Formats: sequence, C-alpha cells, structure tokens
Amino acid sequence: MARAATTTDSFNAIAEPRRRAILTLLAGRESPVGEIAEALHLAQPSVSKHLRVLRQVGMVRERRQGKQIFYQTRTESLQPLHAWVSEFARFWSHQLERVRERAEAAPPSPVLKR
Amino acid sequence: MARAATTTDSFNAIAEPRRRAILTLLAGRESPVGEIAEALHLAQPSVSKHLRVLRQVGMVRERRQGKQIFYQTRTESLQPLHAWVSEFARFWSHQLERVRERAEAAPPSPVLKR
DNA sequence: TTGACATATTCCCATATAGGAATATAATGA
DNA sequence: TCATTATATTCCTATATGGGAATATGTCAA
Repeated sequence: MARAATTTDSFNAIAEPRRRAILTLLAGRESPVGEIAEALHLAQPSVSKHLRVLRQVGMVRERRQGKQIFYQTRTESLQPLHAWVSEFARFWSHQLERVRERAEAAPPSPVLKR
Repeated sequence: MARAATTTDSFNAIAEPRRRAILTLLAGRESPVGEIAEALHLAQPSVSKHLRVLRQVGMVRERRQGKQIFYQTRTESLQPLHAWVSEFARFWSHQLERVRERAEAAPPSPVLKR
C-alpha cells in the first residue's frame, strides 16, 4: 500500500511545505489565488492544486468575488493538530519546570537561603 | 515529483497514523519493539520501519538492553510542530474572545441595557 | 457572441511510500 | 559453535503523489 492520501486529514495536508506556507499566508488575511502564487513564487496550477487539498480537508474557506476567488485559512481546523501536539508539551514542560525550580532554588535570593 | 520523503521532517513523519500512535505510546514510557507491535496490533517489521523513520527525524531515542531495544519519544522534537501550530491558535482564540465578549454583553444584564 | 482575465482540471511521469513475506543481524546462553 | 529470541532490512508491488504543460471552465465587459 502507498502512503495515505493527503486529502485524508489535516496531518497529511500539512506534510507539504508549500501548503504550510499557504496556510500561514492566509491565516490573517484573505487572498486571491494569483496573489498567493506571486507571494510564494509558485505556478498558478500548483497553487490551485494545493488549495484543492486544503479545501478537501476543510482547512481553507473560499469566497468568490467577480473573477477572483479569495481564500482564507480556517484556523479552527488546526485545533485537532494543536490538541494532539499539546499532549506532548506536558512532558517537555515537566523538564522546563524542573529547570525553573532549580533556577529558583539556587540563585541569589539570600532571604530564602538555607 | 512525488511527495517529500517522510524522513525529511517531523511534519512528514507524523502524517502516518501509526507513527502518531507510536509516538503517543512512547511519550511517557520506554518500550521494546515487540511490545509496541503487540500494543498497536502491528507486524514487527512494520513497527521497525516506522521506528526507523521516527529515528531519522529525531523523534525517538533508543536504548539497547540485551536483545531488546527500548524506544522512547523525544518529546522535545515536537516543539517545532507545536510552535508552528500555535501561531494559528492566536486567531481562533480571538474568535473565542469575541464570542465571549458578545456573551457578556448581550445576556440578562439589564443594568447595561440602554 | 467574443475577448480577456482568473482559476481549475487533466495528462504524463518520476518518485516515495507502506505492507507482506522472506531473510539478515545482533545478543545471549548452553 | 549452535539454537533461540528480538530487531532490522530487503524485495516486490499497488498506490498516491506533485510538478509542468496544455486545456477547460467561469466571470465580466464590450
């Protein structure tokens, strides 16, 4: 079997660097396809294809205005990803906490010394 | 061209559901390959292959003990992912804030009615 | 309708899987 | 050294790309 389709879920969709770039670009503001292509130095068909994937997994929203189609990132669609990755943050934050504890215990705080 | 190699970066590595499962399983505790295979109902060669990918992108650490090799997730390796996704959290939290504001402004607060 | 502009889709192709089966390696104990 | 146990690797194959080029579709204005 081959790898799962990129259109399966957001984890697969963001495996492509350009798609990540598109999502970042469209997070704050809407842009038409042409502008995306220009901003990221990509061919128009390429952008359209990536947008198709992102659309299929629900990561962008589109709005037609005349001849142009404005796309924008549906930031909420990144919540599942965020939730999954955040589970791991617990572990490394434990380490950070330990570092912080050590830092707070050792340093020049004469008052609390002893 | 085909998709970028899964061994390129963590974004590609976690595109595979089983690799995500492995990372989750090994986040808290170490386990030898056989145990991973059993826990996730996967064939041993399959697990070894996924571990190889995870190793190549630095997402797991290994420790040999006799015939067994214990693997564990290097949770810090998920920090770049976390950082990237978190950028988007800003946006949706804005929305949540707006919802909250509206909720606080509209409801049964006769005092502020005008 | 025709022309022009903005996007989307289709075709073709080199490449990267991921799984299954078989086999190779490594480590240990007799 | 040999057998055994635990992993890793190789081989083969069906499948999913992602880019480039060419073409189709959609929208608007004259």
